[in-house]
Amino acid sequence: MATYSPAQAAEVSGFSIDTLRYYEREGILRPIARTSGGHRAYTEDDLGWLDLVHCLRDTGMPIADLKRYAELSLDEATLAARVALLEEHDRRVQESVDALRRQQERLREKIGWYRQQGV
Amino acid sequence: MATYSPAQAAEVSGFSIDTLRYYEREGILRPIARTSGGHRAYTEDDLGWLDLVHCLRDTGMPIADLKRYAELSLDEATLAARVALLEEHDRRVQESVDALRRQQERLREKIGWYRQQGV
DNA sequence: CCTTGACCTGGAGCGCGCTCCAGGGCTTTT
DNA sequence: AAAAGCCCTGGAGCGCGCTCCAGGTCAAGG
Repeated sequence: MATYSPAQAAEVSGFSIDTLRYYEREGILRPIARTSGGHRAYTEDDLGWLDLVHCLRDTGMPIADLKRYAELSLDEATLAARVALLEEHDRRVQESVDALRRQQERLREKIGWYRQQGV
Repeated sequence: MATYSPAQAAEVSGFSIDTLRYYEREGILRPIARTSGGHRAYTEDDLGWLDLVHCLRDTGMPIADLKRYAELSLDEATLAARVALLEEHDRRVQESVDALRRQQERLREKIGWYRQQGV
C-alpha cells in the first residue's frame, strides 16, 4: 500500500507539516507509522481521516472535540456514537450558518441606512 | 441626553465591561465621556456604534479592521469609503457563509457514508 | 460620616491553534 | 562518500481577543 512522506501528506491534506505533527501529539491522529529511520509514513487511511478532520475544522469543531472524537474512533463499537456526534456537530454548524445570515441581514440593513443618509 | 454607566452599557451592548474598556484602549470606541469623578458615561450614540461593532464582530471582522473603520469614522468626509468597506465586508461574510455551507454539505455526505456502513 | 459596591488604571495572564527553532539524524543525488 | 535536502524531537513563541488582578478612587444608601 502506498505511503506518503510528511511533505506529501501536507500537500494532499492541506495541513502544514507542523500541524500534522501537532495533531499527532494531541491525539487527533493515531501514531503515524515510521520508516526504519524514524521518518513518518502516512497511509491512505491517515489521509482519509485527515480529510474528515479538515472538514470538521473548517466547520468550527474545536481541537478538544476532535480529540474526543478520535479517541472514540479507537473503539469499533462506538460507530453509532460517532455518527451521533457528527450529527450533533452538523446541527451546530447549521446554527452558526443561521446566526451568520441573521447578522448579515442586520449588516445589510445598516448599509441601507447609511445609503439613505446620502451616500 | 441619557447616559449609561459601564454596567448599563455592558448590559445593553452585550459586551463585558472589560471588553468595552479594551475597545476604547484600542481605538475602536472614541474616548468615552467621563463624570466629574472620572467614571465613564456612555451616550446613546456610543451604544449605537457598539451595536454596529457587535454586528461586525459577530460576522468575523477582526479587531484591526474595526479599528481602521473607527478611525475613518472620525472624518465625516469618509462616509462613502466607510459604506464601501461595509459592503466589502458583506461580500466576505457571504463567502464564509458559502464556504461553511459547502463544508456542511461534505460533512453530511460523510455522515451518509457512515450510515451506509451499517449504523 | 461610614459602609458598600461600582468604577478607575496599568499591566499581567490566558486559551486557542498553531508556528518556529535549535541541534541533530536520515536519505537521495552526484 | 560527501553534499544537500528532508525529517526528527522537545519546547519556546506568537497572534488574537479578550479577561483578570492589585491597589486605589468615587458614589449612593443608612
